[in-house]
Amino acid sequence: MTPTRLDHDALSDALQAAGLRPTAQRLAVYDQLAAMDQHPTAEQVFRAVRPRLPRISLATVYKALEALVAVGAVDRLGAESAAGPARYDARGDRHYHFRCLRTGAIHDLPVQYDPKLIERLDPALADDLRSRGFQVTGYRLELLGYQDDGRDA
Amino acid sequence: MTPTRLDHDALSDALQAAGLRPTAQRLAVYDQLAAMDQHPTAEQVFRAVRPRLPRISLATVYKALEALVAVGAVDRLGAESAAGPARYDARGDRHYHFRCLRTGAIHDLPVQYDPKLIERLDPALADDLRSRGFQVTGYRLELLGYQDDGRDA
DNA sequence: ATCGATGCAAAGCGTTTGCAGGGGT
DNA sequence: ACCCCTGCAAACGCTTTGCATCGAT
Repeated sequence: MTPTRLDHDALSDALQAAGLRPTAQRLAVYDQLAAMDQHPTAEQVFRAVRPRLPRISLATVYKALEALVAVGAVDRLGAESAAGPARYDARGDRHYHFRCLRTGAIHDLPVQYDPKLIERLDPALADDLRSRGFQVTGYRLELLGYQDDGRDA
Repeated sequence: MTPTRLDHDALSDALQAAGLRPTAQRLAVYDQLAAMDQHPTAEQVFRAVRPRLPRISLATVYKALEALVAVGAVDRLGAESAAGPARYDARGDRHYHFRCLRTGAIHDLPVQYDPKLIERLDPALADDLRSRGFQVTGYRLELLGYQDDGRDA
């Protein structure tokens, strides 16, 4: 389940290819995110990188995450329950998630990603949508439910 | 694709069964939501019910939607892109969504819902998760992409 | 008479933005 | 020298909350 993690060179290249600079903050935010097993919130990433970069600000973490999302190194998972923060995923390979409706915590599922799942659901769907002006770029599948108390929140 | 819509009696019963009163505001919010073909934001519902209930407040719409979600008459679809409002769905039968990553608009997909999709993906998954302390209550499948400009936003 | 629901205003929270200063190329 | 990025603080948008009043039982 550990996703393919980009090393600094690969990530730097990806950032530069998008006209963005591979700053220490961006690399550190990515490293930290990739090292955390849960999918953390921006705040959690902020607290986790602070020891390495004591002067980093929360706003910079947000901006760094935005840059990483822009180059496709990170996925942003919007909050489901209201008033909850978004979660971030240093995605390597694509995968599915389980989402706890109480805490908002997100876990990876130990199931292989199926690139043809939509096609399998309905072979005509993508074409159908395209002809109606919708461009499909991907899909997201989440299990919803609750996890026992006491664990990671 | 038109979902089974609850009439006032059924909705009133559902609310009362949960210890909630079937107020005019709640019924109107539900009716309005069910009558809208897109999945609107709370603000959009608010503006749409105003003609019928000129004195209703946005806070009451939020509270009404919360009550409707609590009794299972409405689904709340969290914002995907940041800084966007949540959308609400007067769900009848379960279905899948297409989500526009630019505008946040959500459309129903003309595909039948598959209750056994997860089981089909991996028959052992649900049991596996259960044994690890995760209780699965459902799943959500969304196509992601972009819709041409000019339409409903 | 009770008890929940409403409507208003204000607070709350996560996130973004404006801007002066700093650092890499 | 340039331009992007940072960090701070303030603003922002969406949602919730506190509270007095209202309305239905």
